[in-house]
Amino acid sequence: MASGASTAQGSTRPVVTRFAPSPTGFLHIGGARTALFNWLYARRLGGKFLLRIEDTDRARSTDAAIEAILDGMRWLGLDWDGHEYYQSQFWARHAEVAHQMLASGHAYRCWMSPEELKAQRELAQAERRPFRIDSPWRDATHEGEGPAVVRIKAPRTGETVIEDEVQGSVTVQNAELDDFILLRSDGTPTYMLAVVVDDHDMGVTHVIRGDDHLNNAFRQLAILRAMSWPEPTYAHVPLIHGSDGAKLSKRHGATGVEAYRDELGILPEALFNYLLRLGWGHGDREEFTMAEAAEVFDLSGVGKSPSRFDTKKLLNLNGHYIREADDARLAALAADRIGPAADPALLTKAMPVLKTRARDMIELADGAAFLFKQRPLTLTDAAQGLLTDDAKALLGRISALLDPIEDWTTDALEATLKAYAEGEQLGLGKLAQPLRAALTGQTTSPGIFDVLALLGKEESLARIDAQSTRDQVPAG
RNA sequence: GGCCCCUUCGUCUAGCGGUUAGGACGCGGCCCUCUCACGGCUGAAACACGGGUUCGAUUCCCGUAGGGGUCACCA
Repeated sequence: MASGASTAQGSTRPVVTRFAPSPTGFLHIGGARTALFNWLYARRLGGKFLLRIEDTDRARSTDAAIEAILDGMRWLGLDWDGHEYYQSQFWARHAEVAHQMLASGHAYRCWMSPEELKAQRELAQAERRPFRIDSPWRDATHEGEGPAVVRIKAPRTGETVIEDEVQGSVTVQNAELDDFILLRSDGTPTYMLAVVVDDHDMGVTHVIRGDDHLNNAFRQLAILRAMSWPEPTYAHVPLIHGSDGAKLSKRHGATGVEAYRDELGILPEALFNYLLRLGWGHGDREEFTMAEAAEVFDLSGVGKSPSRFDTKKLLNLNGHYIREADDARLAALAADRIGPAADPALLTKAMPVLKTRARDMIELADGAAFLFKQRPLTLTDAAQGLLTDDAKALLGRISALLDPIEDWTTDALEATLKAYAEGEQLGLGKLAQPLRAALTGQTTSPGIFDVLALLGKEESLARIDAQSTRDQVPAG
């Protein structure tokens, strides 16, 4: 084979990668990882990472989808070089290439009707042999009637080999390939043509994309060779599967990365790290910042088998990053979820004791909610259950005990309450739990002394008194 | 079904002829402890199967089984 399987690149050619999503939905998890790998590869080699919106299918492309994709990428920190490209802007160029192929005998016009195609397909099925387009126009010398599609005149003998950076050497018999369509009957280009022309024109050197495109690569190579264009290096990354082992799709829950952000409360650095490690390994190392990943990422570390998406692990990672995140940043994020009642300053102050208790921003916001509750608090059933008559009486005594305290700090409160518990021969739990119920309306919260300190003296005593029997006359 | 690809704990992975098969998530236990978490320690848990090659296979080759992808005037 002439140019052969080898996709040898001049090592001096600067690396150019690209992410080419079709704007028919959101930025899916799989797409995000593909973008991530392309981004990483370009950054690692000091190359360029381009973004091209594949809006060839006008009917299914929407502006909202484009915005969602750009938004998702920005959120993940995947910045692209230059402006984004829109495939639909290059239609004239695509058609030009198709006509060049027509002129050079690498393509032909085909007037086959849908009925003829259908008949061929059914015949093949009836004879139980694989279906492959066999157009009578491939070698025709006359013109047909009406609008025609332009088909590639694909090689029918020999084989094509791709040296894939991830999949290794992959061979396909050319007889397996069909004369696919380059230009539709309305003159618009198909994806197969457009992607090759655009990648070439944009100078793309490395095509890193989902495994589902591996078969397409052979067809695209046919165009490349017909045009005598340089062949890019291919890297087909295994797909991400849902927990059931099938290709990830809408039915697996969250659809786009923005859903992970908005509905699951995931931090971008957590999703970044999770996606990075899904299908790629670097020894035993689990944690990478974007900068670190951009230094060590390599295609050889990408596995060949599909991996399953595991929300539990994502959540665990997210919790880890929440604990590492800046308090003011988390406070702002939590405040957005809590609403107008939230006080960012107080949240920031509370964050150190809040963030060890949350794996996502929803849990974080929930955990902080007690700070901003209005009196009288609504107690959960479990909290209400803690407030027995004895407990209420105890709360009354605690209120009296705390009332004179001027130094309303965690340490001072702890010293006072522990001394009291000891004096009363009470376990700290006997005292802390009713207090927690009165102060937060819940049975779980940060440490009780922190809760008191955070709430402040006035609010704390008011909440305690609301649940105590201090001022009530005992019955009888 | 044709073609292509894949196969190490439940999951993500390390391993690139000789290891007590390592790490992480999840799960169990213990410690810490005012609740819930965090944290620390610890336990159970894998080389799909069958043939080769080799002194020796998780590792190399070939089958089998299982899984995935793809077969449009979609991208």
